[in-house]
Amino acid sequence: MRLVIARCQVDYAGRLTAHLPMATRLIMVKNDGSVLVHSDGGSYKPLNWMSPPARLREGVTEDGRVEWTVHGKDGPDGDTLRILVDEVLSDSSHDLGLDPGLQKDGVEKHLQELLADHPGTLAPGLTLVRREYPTAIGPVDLLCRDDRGSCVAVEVKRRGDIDGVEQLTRYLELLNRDSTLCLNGSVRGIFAAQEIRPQARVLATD
Amino acid sequence: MRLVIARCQVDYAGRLTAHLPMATRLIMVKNDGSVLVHSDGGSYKPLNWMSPPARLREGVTEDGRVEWTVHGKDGPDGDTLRILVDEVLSDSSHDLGLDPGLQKDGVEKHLQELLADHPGTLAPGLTLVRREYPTAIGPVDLLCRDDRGSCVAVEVKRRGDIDGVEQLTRYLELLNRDSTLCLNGSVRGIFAAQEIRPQARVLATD
DNA sequence: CGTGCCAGGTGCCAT
DNA sequence: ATGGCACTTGGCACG
Repeated sequence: MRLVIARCQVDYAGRLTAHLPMATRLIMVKNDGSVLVHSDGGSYKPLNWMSPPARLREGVTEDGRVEWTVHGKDGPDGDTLRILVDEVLSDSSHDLGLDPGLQKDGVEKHLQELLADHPGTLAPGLTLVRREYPTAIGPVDLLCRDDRGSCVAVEVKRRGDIDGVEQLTRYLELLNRDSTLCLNGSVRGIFAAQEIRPQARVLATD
Repeated sequence: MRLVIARCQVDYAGRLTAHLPMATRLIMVKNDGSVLVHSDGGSYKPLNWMSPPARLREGVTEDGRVEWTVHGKDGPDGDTLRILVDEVLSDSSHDLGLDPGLQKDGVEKHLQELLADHPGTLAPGLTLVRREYPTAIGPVDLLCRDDRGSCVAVEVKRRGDIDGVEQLTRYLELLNRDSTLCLNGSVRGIFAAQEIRPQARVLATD
């Protein structure tokens, strides 16, 4: 990994065009060729960047100024990052080696497993039929059966949003066309989330 | 901005928990206290991070090892990043100053403006009623009227995807309940995108 | 300030 | 490869 602190001006041309006026910034060049331009604030997103695979070429403009050109996977025809380097304040390289990678826990999958083990917490008498029940338009998170034998589709979300309700609605529509599932009345839906936005709740009671 | 290259192990606890085994990485500490942990690959997203405002405290564990603790906006009760620093290979600070900021061009808004100026390109005889027409469930990108006086709702997307079609369907359903808009027949919908995915096309012809 | 929605989204896993 | 979908999504604009 190469770290460069430099006064620079950056221009990106690709799916959109973006321009950064001359200022002092950090330019990070990773081993896979990807380039990140960071300022001293904002969030984790760089001001400008080039995703891997990418290739950096150090050149000089007609009037003798240092210019770095970064091309994306499509080469010179695709996305291009043009960095006009006015003054280099620091330039260092470091061998980091491969990263063993990240281990996550507590995302939706985990929540889904928890609910799969205890479907009764969603509604009394609910039992699990199958997790990730496959349909033509994607898997239903949990397919259950209530105490009267009716099918219940459960959509699990960490954040309950409008599109989550729609996802569930989409499944319900499809499942209700499947006569083998509607034996004991129509398929109901349960929207399970850690946090449900009010708008989503409104739509859900439709 | 402070840049540290170090062998470290990172643990995040917040909305989820995440663990990074011991390895050599870049730790970027920005002026606003935010911390980014980068490996030498992947894309612009850090392996772990803490969003601003944040505060870093350099401490020592019981058994004498160096441990950095980063707390988020909620202080010690909120998100926490724990960095166990095994060996510092490089540690430098740089004054970058304020960044003048990014100028973008060519995203959806631009596309929407273009279509708003030339609604006729969507369908012959189409005229614009209003851009960002407000409804209870969000603004319709473009509300138009065709040559027969019927209302036409237009949803503009850079990439035509399933949820875009659903967004439009949602609007159409709502608009068709509004009798003042259905004077000359029901409200039609047009899905305008630079690129339309086949699945979305299938759903759209429903 | 919440709420909705876009993003050069990125990443993960399925067919 | 392509599609569907979550994400510590982040970020912005508007009511």
